[in-house]
Amino acid sequence: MILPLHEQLKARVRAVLAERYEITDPDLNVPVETPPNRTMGDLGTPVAFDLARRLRKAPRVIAQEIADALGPLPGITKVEAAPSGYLNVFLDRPAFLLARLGVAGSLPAPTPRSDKTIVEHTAINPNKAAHIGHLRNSALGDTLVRALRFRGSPVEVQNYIDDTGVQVADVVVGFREFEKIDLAGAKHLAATTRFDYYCWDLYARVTEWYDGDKERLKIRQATLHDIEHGVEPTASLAAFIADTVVRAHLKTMARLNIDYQLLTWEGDILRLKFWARAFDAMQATGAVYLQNDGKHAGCWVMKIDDPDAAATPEDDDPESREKVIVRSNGTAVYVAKDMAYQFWKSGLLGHDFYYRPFATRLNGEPLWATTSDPALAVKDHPAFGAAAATYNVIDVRQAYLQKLLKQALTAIGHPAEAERLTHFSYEMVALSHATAKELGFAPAEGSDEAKKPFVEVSGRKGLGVKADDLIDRVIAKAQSEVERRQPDLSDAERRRIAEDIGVAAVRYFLIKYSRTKVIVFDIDEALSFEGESGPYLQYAVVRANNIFQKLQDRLGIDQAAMLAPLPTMPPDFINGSDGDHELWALVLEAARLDDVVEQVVRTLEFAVLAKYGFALAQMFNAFYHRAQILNEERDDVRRWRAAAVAYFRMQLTRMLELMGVAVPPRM
RNA sequence: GCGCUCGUAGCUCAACUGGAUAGAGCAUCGGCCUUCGAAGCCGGGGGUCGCAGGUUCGAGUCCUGCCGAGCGCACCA
Repeated sequence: MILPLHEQLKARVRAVLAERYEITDPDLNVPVETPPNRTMGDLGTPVAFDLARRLRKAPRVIAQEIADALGPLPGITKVEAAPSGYLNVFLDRPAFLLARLGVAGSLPAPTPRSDKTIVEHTAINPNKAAHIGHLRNSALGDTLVRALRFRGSPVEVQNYIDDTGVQVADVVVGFREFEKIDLAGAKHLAATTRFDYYCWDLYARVTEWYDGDKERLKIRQATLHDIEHGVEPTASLAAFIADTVVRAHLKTMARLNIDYQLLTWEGDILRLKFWARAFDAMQATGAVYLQNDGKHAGCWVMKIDDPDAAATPEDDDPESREKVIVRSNGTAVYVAKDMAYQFWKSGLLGHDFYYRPFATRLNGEPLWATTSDPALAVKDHPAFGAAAATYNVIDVRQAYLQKLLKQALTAIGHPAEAERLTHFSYEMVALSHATAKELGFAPAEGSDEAKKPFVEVSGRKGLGVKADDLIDRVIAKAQSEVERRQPDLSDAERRRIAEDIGVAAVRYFLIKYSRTKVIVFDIDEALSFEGESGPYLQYAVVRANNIFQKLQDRLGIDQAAMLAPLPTMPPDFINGSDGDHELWALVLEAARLDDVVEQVVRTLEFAVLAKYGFALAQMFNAFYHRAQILNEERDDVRRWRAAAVAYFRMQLTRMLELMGVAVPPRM
């Protein structure tokens, strides 16, 4: 944990700039970085470069003047102006490490944050099994939740369930038209088959069927109408399908240690007339108005004030500057429901759901769901909604709609809330041609599809890798590796370990790419446990844990006993008096976790977290090979090394928790 | 047509809000299991950072133009 030191250094440098140069701009940045290596320093700032022109002095000279004026700082032993112009500082290494291990000294308590934050992620249409594209959303969303909590923010995780959309309607059509299955039949099916897999295939067949004769789309429209208006028996069948598939999704996500606090159902938003409330607010503030002329005559429209978001291909016509919100027949478009939902999230709707317990969370607490039925409502529930900040985790293809949401908030007079709404956007997952071929989805030679750099995943076509299939394959691979290496363990133990490894492999794979990059999914790459992979990180911690296990087994010494004498031992070894700073480098890198989490939350770039964990594990592995502990005879050296390893394993374990990954006892 | 994103080693990707010598994994070549676990470590080869200008003490990073790829732009959801 290094951020408190950053803050202290920044504050002191600012004070010096004010005293010595009378520079007090509040927005003057004092960036704190980590120099390339430990002989140059532990923290550094290029602040002198910014001031060079202003002060008409060389950066080197300015850095030196600041260094001279800084005075003594707690935890810092030396400040140095590098020839390059950087201002570098050196930390009190023994004090730094021992405080973080709780052996000696103390750390400042972190300042708690109080602003409630809602994170919405997953939101899979409840009409088929989850696939790898959905998994990217959930992995990013869940890691965001964990990162926010790590830094002390209270978070509410929601999963939006579109139970009244066309996708569910399509599967209902399949049940009726192809299978002649009613509600009782569907219940029987759910009890005897993989229901979400069954729906996966059925959905693809329905899509194909529509393509055969466009007249059939009328059946979809009628079905959708019946679902929205609660017309039986369609409504009950649709509700059963959605409920069953949602429960399957929850199971799939639970395998990856992903869960939620609240499921918000679109049907409840409809039945509780959230849109009517939102519409009132939008009319009252002039956010929407009735268009009398042109092609949007008779529609309620919202002005699009961002020229980036032109609504139609024809530019320069006035209609392209407005978005239809309510059609001329009086029905609201899709995004209208999202607006109502967003108003509720931001605490601006003045109306609430009823709530019912739906399932049990991973931690044993109830998972709540919204309901519109007072008979099902449970009074004693946590307060939901009305957050100070919102993150909507949803892929980049929805960027336009998310922009409209933000604009709607501004339009009803709440620019601050709009500012605190973040579209966490990420690119989609596609299949490599090799993997698509392996799955039997090779596009026809010479077709447009075949010329593309990748094959697009499509739930509509049933083209994709199902999440559970992927997880099964990864775990099976891990299982065979564990069986080879751990013959003395029981089957159950090996299974547990294989599951931990599988989760690590899948989750690491899903966050290691920048969110702006399309993941071209390749099955062999996802199944790799070598090099930059989740299991590599786990393996490093397992080895570190083993050292302490062996200390206990062979010598009867636990970690506390090993580290207790360090405050009175010579610090030469951690100080690198012999010119070797490898041990200290490992400690300092391990301490950067809070800095990395801060950066990750600021930029929503979780690849940075993944890379950090990997680099840290790499440093440890190198150290591990060079520096023995059990066989080291010099007592001080042995204990300093043990301290470094103790801190490393603590920090990398925490990093793995941030991506929902556990460390197995062996692997 | 307009907008957003991407283009870095043979392949897949990094490069912290413009900073110190552009780094990893895979692949390839060569070493290391009688020392805390080889899912590992050490080393070699491999780069006009798409192209051309510009801003800056400093550009892979910012600006402009061009080339190539992907996505989005409905009274669909």
